[in-house]
Amino acid sequence: MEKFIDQCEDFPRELIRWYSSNRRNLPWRDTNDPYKIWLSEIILQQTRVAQGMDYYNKFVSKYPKVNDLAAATEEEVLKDWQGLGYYSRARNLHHSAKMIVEEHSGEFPDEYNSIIKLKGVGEYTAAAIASFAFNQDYAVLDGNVFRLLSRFFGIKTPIDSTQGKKEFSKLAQSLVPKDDAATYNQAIMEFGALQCTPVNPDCSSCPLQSKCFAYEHDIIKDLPLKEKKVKVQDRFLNYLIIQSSDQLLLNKRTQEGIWKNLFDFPLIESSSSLKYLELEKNKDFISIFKETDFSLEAESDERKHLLSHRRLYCKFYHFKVDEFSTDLLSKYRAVPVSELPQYPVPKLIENYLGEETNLLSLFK
DNA sequence: CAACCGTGGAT
DNA sequence: TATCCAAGGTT
Repeated sequence: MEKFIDQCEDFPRELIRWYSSNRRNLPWRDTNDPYKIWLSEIILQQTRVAQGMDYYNKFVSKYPKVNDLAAATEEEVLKDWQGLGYYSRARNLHHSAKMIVEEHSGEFPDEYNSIIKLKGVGEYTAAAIASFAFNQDYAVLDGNVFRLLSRFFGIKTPIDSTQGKKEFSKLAQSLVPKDDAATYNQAIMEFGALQCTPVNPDCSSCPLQSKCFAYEHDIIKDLPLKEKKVKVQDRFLNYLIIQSSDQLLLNKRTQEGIWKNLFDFPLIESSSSLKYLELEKNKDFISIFKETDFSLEAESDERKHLLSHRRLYCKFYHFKVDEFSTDLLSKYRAVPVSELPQYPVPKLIENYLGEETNLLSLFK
């Protein structure tokens, strides 16, 4: 790190100075409660402040203490998390709340090495909690910090490589001012979020401009470097909404993977977009309706739903049956339409159910 | 350790 | 419309 010494000199102080006059007032900055800081950090993982704000307020008000969260059911917590995505965060949050109650007597762990043992808490989040709540000297290394360090010091090691993690981590830690990690960590992240943004950073007003390597060499837009890029796969989902009188069948997604422990409908996945006449020949379709008279009531257009790593093409089919077979009831849960809103569902399902015209056939 | 895990805003 | 990617973590 010797080659950076000249640049390092005023770096932390400059950031803290900038922070003192440019910081946003965010609710999780008004507290030293490690529980609330933890909540905010989990919510904000890979999530913008604007998107997470309402969820943070809801969780703090509904679950003011860690015991309240631990006392809830996972299903309730998932329902509260609905729409925020990355649902393992909610499952881990709930799991860790119970850990804290059972293994720490409800007292939030106050040391980095204990904090990082919580499920869903990795190096970044442990450093954030340890520094914000307990002012311990751990450097946070998130996307903002990677970007700022990469540009300011001109580091071209890919930030998503093992080497990059080591290199940036060492540099980040060397920059943390002793006894002021809390303020400094907030400052460097806020600077990345507001000033040194991924696209169109405001270099013209940047207090670090004169010492910024990337600005000097006009490579701001090239840094930070990443080596991996996600390939997006297409998936084709055919949802069967099967109704008997005022009830329909829900599927709890208990398997590992996307939307685990959320609910959706009986699902037939296909390798391409299917017409109904093709769907009808599908082995799983036949298996679902064997020995059951059914009638197709309605069919949606194909709807596209985008995930970070998938393009989903979804169709919904409404069916009516006289009664659910015991076979169906062993695989699915019969739920009165009126009770649908209490089940946690993926955004895709929430969107569909939210369009009332899609529900008309359920009441015919 | 590469792949997986959501959603929404910006460009 | 397509792509990027945001206060990452787990397997």
